[in-house]
Amino acid sequence: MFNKRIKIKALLAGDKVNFDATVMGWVRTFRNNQFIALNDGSTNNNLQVVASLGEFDESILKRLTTGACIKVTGEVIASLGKGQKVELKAATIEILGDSDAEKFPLQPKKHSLEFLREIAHLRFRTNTFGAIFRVRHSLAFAIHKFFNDKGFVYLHTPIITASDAEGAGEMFRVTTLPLDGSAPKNEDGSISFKDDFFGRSTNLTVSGQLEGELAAMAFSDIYTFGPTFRAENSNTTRHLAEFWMIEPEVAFNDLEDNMNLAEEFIRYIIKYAMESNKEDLEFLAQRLEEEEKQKPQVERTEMGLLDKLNFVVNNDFERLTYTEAIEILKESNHNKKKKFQYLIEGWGVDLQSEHERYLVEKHFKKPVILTNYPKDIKSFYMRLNDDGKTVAAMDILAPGIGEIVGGSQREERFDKLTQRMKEMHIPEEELSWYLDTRRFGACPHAGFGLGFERLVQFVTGMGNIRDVIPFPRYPKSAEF
RNA sequence: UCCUCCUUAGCUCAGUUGGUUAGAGCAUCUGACUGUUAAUCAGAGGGUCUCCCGUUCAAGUCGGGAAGGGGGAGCCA
Repeated sequence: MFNKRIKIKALLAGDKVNFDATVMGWVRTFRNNQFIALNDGSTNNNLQVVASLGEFDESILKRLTTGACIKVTGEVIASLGKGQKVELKAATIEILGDSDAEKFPLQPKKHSLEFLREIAHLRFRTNTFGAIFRVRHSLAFAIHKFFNDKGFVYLHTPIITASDAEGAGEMFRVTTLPLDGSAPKNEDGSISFKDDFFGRSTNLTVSGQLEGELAAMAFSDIYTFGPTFRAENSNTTRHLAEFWMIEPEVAFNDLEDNMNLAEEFIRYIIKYAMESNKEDLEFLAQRLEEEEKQKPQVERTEMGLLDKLNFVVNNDFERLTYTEAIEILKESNHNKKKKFQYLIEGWGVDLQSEHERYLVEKHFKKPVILTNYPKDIKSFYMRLNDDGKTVAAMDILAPGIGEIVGGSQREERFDKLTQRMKEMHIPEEELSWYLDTRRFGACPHAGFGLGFERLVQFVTGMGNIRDVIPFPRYPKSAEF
């Protein structure tokens, strides 16, 4: 019987009226003792259910509280009021689940994002979070569709890993050893992992890239899309301890191919979401616009959310080298007037957030791809350029978010790679399996990592990354 | 981890130079009204002023500490 229900999205989309239908959902508001705004999560829009005066017992009407779950059967008719095309004239109303209005935390009023974060288990039932997580879903689906259509193999890389050589960040330890101090010790007093579950020290993965490279040396084109973990004590609006990352790895690609792929990819999934979640994005755009109005004029962004997304879909990203970026920053009035907290003086230092923001938001006013960074500030696996000073790396910087993609052409030359590993004190034995790709049939290849939540932030316009993942994990927070 | 701001009703916030019974809007409850769009109108209930210590005749208000939260920075995706 539950299968007979029609989803509110389908009901509102159809032009048909004067037919019987059954809907189920959660009450958002009950106005005038007569009008129920009902939402079932299929769309941001509510269905107006009309419980005509005198036709329902007081005992039922009293239970139509915000948050209650109900089943309604009735006739779909052209709305007698303004504000919606159709409405459902209720014949029967069944309460599936009561919601005590005095205790239910969500009220028919505006709530702060901070408050909703404290009740993350209920925030799906708000307009804002409904829209965010429908968009998140569409983006995830579009990612698979994009790569599938291009013939990529979706590779499941391990979540538990023994490799700690990648150096992407602090790791969460995985162990079954007792924590009460009774764990077996080595002669030097350090903990012996010989009797641990895996017989060695293991962690949660920080990246699937190295394993991804192994598969790319067989399938040519692969991608990963899964959770990754960083135990960094980061307390910012763009870091999580558990986040999802997309990592394509492609054989026979150089840095330029890599940039082309990343750009095409980002455009494709944004476009997909704009087509599939028009109403959600319009709602989020309006929400953002109202939020912007609260800010002082100087802090407001020039473009609305939809304009920004359209702009990204229709315009090429700006591409320049690290060296060119340093020149622009050094010669900028901002630098000369000493408005940067960290002044740009010479070549070789890593860019600070303020510099990236200046390039993206002030100078170019569009997404920027920076390439060929100094080797000393980048990872060991990035391909050394002919100048001997820089590597074939690329970072994509997005307005308002900063770094959204980090990628590179990989060092496929065995000697050069092991040389870099020596310089950075990475023991060869630990990555012997990785080096086999360079020993047997090595080929030029490239790939990148894209932080999924940062992308969702960019598309939804949400300022805090904790609001674009259902149950965020960050320092001192793992509730729900 | 560092810098900075904040913590008063269910939520969002006022609260004067320290002063006696701590306020508003929304929400909730009760009633009225009935084609409403976060309905409207009237009334009611609702407080360990985050916690601990101190200064003072007297602390929501001043000082110290702790916890939690926001924003920024670093690390990065």
